[in-house]
Amino acid sequence: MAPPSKHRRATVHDVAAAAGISRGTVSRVLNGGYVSAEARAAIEAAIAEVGYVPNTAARNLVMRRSQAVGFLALEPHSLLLEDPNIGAIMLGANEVLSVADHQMVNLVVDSARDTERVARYLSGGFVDGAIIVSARTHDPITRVIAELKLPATFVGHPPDLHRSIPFVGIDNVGSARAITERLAATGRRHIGMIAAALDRDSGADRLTGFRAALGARFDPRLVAEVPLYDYASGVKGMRELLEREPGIDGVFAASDAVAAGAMEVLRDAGRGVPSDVGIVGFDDSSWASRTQPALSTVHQPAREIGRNAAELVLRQLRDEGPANVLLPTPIVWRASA
Amino acid sequence: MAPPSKHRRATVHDVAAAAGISRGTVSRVLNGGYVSAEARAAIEAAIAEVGYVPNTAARNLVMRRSQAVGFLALEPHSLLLEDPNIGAIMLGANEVLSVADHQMVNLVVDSARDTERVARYLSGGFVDGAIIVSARTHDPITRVIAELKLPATFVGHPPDLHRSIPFVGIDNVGSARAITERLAATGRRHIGMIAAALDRDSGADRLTGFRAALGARFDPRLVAEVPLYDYASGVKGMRELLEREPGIDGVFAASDAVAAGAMEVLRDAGRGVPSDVGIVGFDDSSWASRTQPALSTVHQPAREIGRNAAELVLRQLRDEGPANVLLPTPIVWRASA
DNA sequence: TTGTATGCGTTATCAG
DNA sequence: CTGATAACGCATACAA
Repeated sequence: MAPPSKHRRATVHDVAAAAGISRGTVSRVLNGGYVSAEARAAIEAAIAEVGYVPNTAARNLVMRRSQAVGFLALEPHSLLLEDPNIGAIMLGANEVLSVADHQMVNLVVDSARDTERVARYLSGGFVDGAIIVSARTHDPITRVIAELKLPATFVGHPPDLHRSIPFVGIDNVGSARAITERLAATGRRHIGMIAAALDRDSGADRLTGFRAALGARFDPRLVAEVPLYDYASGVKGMRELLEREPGIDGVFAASDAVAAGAMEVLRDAGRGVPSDVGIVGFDDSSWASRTQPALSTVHQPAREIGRNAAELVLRQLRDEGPANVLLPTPIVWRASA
Repeated sequence: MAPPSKHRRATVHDVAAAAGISRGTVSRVLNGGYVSAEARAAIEAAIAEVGYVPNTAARNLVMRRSQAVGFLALEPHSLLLEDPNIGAIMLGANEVLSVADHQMVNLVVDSARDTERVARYLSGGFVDGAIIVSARTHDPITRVIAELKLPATFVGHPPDLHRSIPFVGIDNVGSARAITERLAATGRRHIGMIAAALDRDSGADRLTGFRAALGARFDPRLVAEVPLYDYASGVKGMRELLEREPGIDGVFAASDAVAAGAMEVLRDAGRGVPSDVGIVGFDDSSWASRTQPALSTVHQPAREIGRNAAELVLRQLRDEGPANVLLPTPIVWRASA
């Protein structure tokens, strides 16, 4: 009996041969099954001898499940790098998937080529389910997942097109409204907003909430639209606001990073925070405690969101009916307003 | 001919049946092969009809390659969330893997349970290779990879134990020495260092370079040791330094994030930067341009590192001999020193 | 308890 | 050009 050729990994077949026992029995000791002590001993020795390591991929083919779920963030990459939220969501999801003995595989989609390849990967049987953050309704990946009926969960706003896929998120409208009202209650007269990512539901919703809070006092001239939830956008937006209304004394930034950028501009302009202008953010990310003064903001329970998202795909894997979940977002009042 | 049962996905077999042609021919139209126009048309119609989507996992089993490579960062998670470098490395790696039509799968290892599961995943045939950032020599995952002879690349310092695995990195010693010398050249008398992550090669090497630059003027009292490359550590380290030597007028922070934390402390303490104390960092991350004044630092070509790491595993996949690569790290002199 | 045979969904080989 | 048939590495129902 010739040894396995140089670059071939040992298989069940090999250990069976080495132990002088059938493959079926080998499989039985690997998983749980009735097998005599002697047979078990012989096989375990053989396993060590030939250096056997099971091929999970082959096992999955017959088992028809991969014990893996994909995690993908459909964001511009700059944000993927900067946003601490998505990292926390990821970790939260991994936590629950891990105890359920599922492998979380993180897929980055950063180009059209990526999109196509990831779609293939998702439909190729490598994952049992998927968690998608920041889905856009017309995203090809979202479409593929829906068509495949792959168990999935959206985090963020529910894309209207795919009612069948549950989501976990927060009430962006309500939260934005609440913190804006809180800001207004400090007696500010000219409250503006740096509205980011209006092409995304979260961004649009936050603006909606802001507008609702101000009611008749809402002044469209006082909202600066910026593309991303990041620091640079905050700088840009605050400059714009200051130029349009030098008397501005309150601002709601669409994210903490945006707020941090805005505060930088205010400091350069010699405005005191919160003495001259009160500012509030959104996310309660690490940015919030890093600013000077510390930022008042909306707490976004990122880790919990991740956990719930994972839980939701596991439910579907167990054929339990999925249910959407909306997590609470307490206001964290610090010193910036 | 009964339709495939409710929750079974259509297979090659099904489309063959639907088209009234053999499976072999179906496979040929899927991949490239000689097949008549009529047969092709019939099969394509059948594919659409039954909603066939290829099972890549099954294909990989017979092909003996997964067209996927794992990417794992063995970092404390706080860092994974904060360090923009690793994100950039990831994106760089994905770039080259993507054009090579390989799927990059990001694995997070965040607990002992994760470690074991990821090791199984890696050895289970799900990936053809792996990129490991911040490997520690005694990490179980590193060991598994070495034993499996899985084509891999380390990014960072080469773990001495596994000479067979190539690495891509930068010259931490040289870079640290260079920027410290540059700082000293501005006439500073009492130069300290906030040394982070000394348990990692990069951290230890930066301290070595710092020491080398100062030579006889090196004063061990002026190095504050902190655990991580993050903002909070910078705060802690700078406080320590200020207490030990109020006359300190220069500091080399082990990373930009650390430098940012340190600058915060200096500002609170009423010290001018760079008038009273000059400060330099490491990484040239987004932190560097965000500080006030902008940070002088060592540019770390994160994206290039990622690209090279990917290239290195692809080389091994093609059976080309691997070669380590050390990337240049230009000094970027801004306003903080 | 153990061995045998069959199937998971593809690709590949080799006659027709 | 096309159709059987044999792998790929593993699990499992069934028979022994």
